[in-house]
Amino acid sequence: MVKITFPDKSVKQFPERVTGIEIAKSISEGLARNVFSISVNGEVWDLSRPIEQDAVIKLHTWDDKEGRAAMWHSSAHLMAAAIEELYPGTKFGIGPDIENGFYYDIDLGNRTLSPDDLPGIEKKMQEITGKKQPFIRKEVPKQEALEYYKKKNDEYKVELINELEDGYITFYELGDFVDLCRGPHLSDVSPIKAVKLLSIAGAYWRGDESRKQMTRVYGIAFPKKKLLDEYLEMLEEARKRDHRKIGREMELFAFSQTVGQGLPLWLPKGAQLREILEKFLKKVQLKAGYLPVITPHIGNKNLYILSGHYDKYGDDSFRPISTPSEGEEFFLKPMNCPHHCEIFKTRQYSYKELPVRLAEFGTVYRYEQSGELHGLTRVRGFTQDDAHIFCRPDQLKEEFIKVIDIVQLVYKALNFKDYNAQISLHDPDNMKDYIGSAENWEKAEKAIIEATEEKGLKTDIVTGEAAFYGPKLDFMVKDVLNRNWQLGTIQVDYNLPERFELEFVGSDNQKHRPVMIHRTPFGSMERFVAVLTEHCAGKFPLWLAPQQVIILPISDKYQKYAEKVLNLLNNYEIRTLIDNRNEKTGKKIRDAETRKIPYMLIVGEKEESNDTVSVRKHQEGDLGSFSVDSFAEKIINEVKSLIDINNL
RNA sequence: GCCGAUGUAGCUCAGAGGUAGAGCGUUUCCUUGGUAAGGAAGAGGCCACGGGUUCAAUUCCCGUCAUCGGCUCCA
Repeated sequence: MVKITFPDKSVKQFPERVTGIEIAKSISEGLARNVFSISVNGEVWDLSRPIEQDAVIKLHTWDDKEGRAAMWHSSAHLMAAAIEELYPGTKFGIGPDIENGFYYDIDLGNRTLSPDDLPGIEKKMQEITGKKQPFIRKEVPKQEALEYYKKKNDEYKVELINELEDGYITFYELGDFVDLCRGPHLSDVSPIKAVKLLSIAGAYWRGDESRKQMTRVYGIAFPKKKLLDEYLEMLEEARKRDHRKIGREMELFAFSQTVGQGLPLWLPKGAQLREILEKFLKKVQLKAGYLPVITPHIGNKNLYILSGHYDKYGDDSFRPISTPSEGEEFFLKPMNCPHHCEIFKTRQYSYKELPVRLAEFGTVYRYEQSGELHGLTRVRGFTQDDAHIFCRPDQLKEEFIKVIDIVQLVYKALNFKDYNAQISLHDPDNMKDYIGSAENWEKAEKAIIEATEEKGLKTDIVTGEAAFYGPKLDFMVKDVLNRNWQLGTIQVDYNLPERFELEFVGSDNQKHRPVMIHRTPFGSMERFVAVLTEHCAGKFPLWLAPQQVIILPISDKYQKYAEKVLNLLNNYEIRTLIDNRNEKTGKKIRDAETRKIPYMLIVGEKEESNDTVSVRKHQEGDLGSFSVDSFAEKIINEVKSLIDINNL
């Protein structure tokens, strides 16, 4: 007998070599039908694998990450089986489950796959699921596995097997389709009730640009048709919130082929929105002791040779600009820090004066590969809400905490609740890739980790992801399509102070080297506005809405009165427009609703004679009659309740 | 940059080897209206750009550019 401990700590006895599915059945048949995998002492297993010793277990259903992973991983095999049947001779790379579904990288030889082929593959997959074929786990000696794939001419699998250490390789069989795989899998394919193949893309073998590009097929699967329908609806909703679409509809920004790709043009309404955000952050930063500075858009090549960026990125940046007679070379600035270092150097600082926090909304230009450009989230010219903090090493942690405070305040004001802080640390085995001493790195990383702990941030720690000059903390936010975007970032830099020979005078009257922190709470105005737009689906909070109020006269007889109301609201600095088109009120309301304008003021005979406005709120409807002053007061109070700039 | 797809009016999209269409928007006129679409008429297109095949190309083929989905990259 073996002792099986359940998640609720209860313990039951089972015969030796009991399997997950048998345990599930002992609880109920219904559970057994819905369980997809099992954790045995923390390791995820197939349901059919015998448990030989006492174990702590957890059964995974669709509601668990591990359950979904088993379903999707099995679906990837199922898809591969279908593809092999339809396109014999296809070679297979890897086919894992991912956050939302699965993919398989395949090599079809000379054949190409088009989206029109996907329904055929889906159909074949359904045929196979109808047969209720089981997944059979097999252990095969490495040599035998190699021979199998060599005979199949599948160099990808051969490469994978060669890298495995184990003498025995696990395989899974699904009908005639055999695949190298660690597992775990569903017991059989029947729980895969609904499948949708979503897209085809190219992907380099093993993510290496220099190697062969394979065809990657993405898909997703569900245990119920209804869940698939819901998922497809969610994708549709996400498309509606896409900032590129909303940006065009709401006239926030545009691109012009004539100006150049990846170079956003901020339209009046978008510029309005961005300016409010900038003013807001400037105010916060002023209170937090930042000193605004302004630097030019270009810098001499020598500046970047000094900073080290020329060496590292010179070949991948925009070509230099040169002066006609002297032949001096300038670069568009790809970051603001070298300029700020030079500002720091204009005078001498005492240790008592640190930290010095230089802030600038600096526009920078970076050459991004054409395939990388994406709406406002990935562009070639953008404005960072940048600042560089020059501090003493002993101030590092405290400064980190202060920056985190600002970031949290900003995100809270904009209603971002779901973000993650990613701490990127150096890889201690590859010290040669980094600048600075191991001791400094460890100190800085400790300061970051402690700061995040004190602020109670949700964090992911990734080793080896640090920049070459220092560890960093990135704030990651997901867009509507579940793509992760880095917004704010806080980075420690030991490199630039060294290269620029920055110094301050210590209490010992000796020169010391400051530490530098790069930080931007928004990241870039472009990316932030993009993510914010998707976050609120274009329904910006009242204080940010480019257009806060629209006045809708019932007919042009009330045009004069509408103008009077407009002037009164303008005095309160409430952003107001009049819709004086020759249209019926219903039409004007409908249009104002689709334009997502927070408040509509309907004015006609009644309002004119009483000196009032009829207020209608976006998506909520009629709020009744207000005097213009009391309406203005309502708006001002509402903005204050959302964000009180004077009280930050 | 790489793989694949796409490119027709301001926007969303239909179309076909014989010189182009809808809805929304826009303009003008009629209508002067009360909480999500009043009516009529008009304007608007080098069918992304450059080559080729053809009597004829916006349509077929090739190339370029841009956009989209990924991959790689991201100071």
